[in-house]
Amino acid sequence: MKLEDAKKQFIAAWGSFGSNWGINRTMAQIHALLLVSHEPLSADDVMKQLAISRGNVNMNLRELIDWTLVDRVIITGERKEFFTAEKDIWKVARIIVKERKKRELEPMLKFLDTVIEVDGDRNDKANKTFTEAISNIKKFSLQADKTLDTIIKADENWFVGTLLKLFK
Amino acid sequence: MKLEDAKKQFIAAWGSFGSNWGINRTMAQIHALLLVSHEPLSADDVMKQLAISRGNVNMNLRELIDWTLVDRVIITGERKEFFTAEKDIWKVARIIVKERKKRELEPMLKFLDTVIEVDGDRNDKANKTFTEAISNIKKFSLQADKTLDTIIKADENWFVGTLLKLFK
DNA sequence: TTTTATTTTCAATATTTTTTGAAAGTTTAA
DNA sequence: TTAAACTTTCAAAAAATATTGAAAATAAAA
Repeated sequence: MKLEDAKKQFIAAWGSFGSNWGINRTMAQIHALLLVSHEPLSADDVMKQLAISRGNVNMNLRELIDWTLVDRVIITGERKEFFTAEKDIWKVARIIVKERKKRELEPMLKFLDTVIEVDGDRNDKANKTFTEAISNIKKFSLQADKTLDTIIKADENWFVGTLLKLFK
Repeated sequence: MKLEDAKKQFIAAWGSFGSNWGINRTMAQIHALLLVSHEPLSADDVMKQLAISRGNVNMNLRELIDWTLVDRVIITGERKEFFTAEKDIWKVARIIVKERKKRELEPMLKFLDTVIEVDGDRNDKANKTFTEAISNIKKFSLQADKTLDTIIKADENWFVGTLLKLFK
């Protein structure tokens, strides 16, 4: 396969993959493009290569920077800004885990506390079912929170080495 | 807080939470409703409690059954079908992991193989960046695939006991 | 059988999300 | 300063996704 075709296909695939992961299609495509580019790209480069508007590029690049998946790069002699993506896929995974934990799991944990105490008879069946469900979800979420923290802190070697030996 | 209010809030929260997880809002809300109901509900019950149409309830219940998050229940003397949700949150998590692995990770792995070989000079910088990116993603995905398999097979005790001790 | 209850389907509609592009804003160089 | 290069914003338009509801299909009861 030709490099350019392979790139295009990869960008399309990463785009639809990303949209399952809280990252919109264009954002994931820009990320993919930068992942497989050997040099930093400008907003104009991204516009041209993905055939999308300037506004769209700008918004999604900002979002990628916000997620810390993409960095601005200064190139001496150039007036434009350039952008480059984190290439280490383990780091990428850890960043995504971290961001999603912050955006989803942590708010959920806070919410569960507000809803765990309900009025009325503690032994009423309806009450009990609800309280138990919430408390189990809370336990699970706390567990997940801790585990994810460890994964976020871990480095590749730790993960492959220790965890995987255990899993085999 | 009153039980009914707490339920409503939980259903809303689970709905928006779920939509980050490849499960659409209504599907997640139906799941939430069944999670906190102490007895199986009929399609009419769900329609009334969530104020959504029959078609919508039917489609999303079918999808939940397809994910194996919800079961049909026969109640003797009743003509209608009733529905109940898996209450064990660890099982729920394992089911979701399993389904998403099947729907997302496995297709990605297949795809990566189709794109890993590119024509031309192996030492060309552009070629190298691309091939390395793909091969790193592949390594990572294989790793994730294995790890997720183990998690899917594991039971709660194994997870909390062995894995967590390790993580602490 | 026929009737009635219930479930399923799906075209039309509504809603949500994404994208565009031009105007406003900002930065740098002359 | 002013002008040119570049970035950001955001209302309007387009695209994608979810929902409705009534008709068709199916299943159970009479």
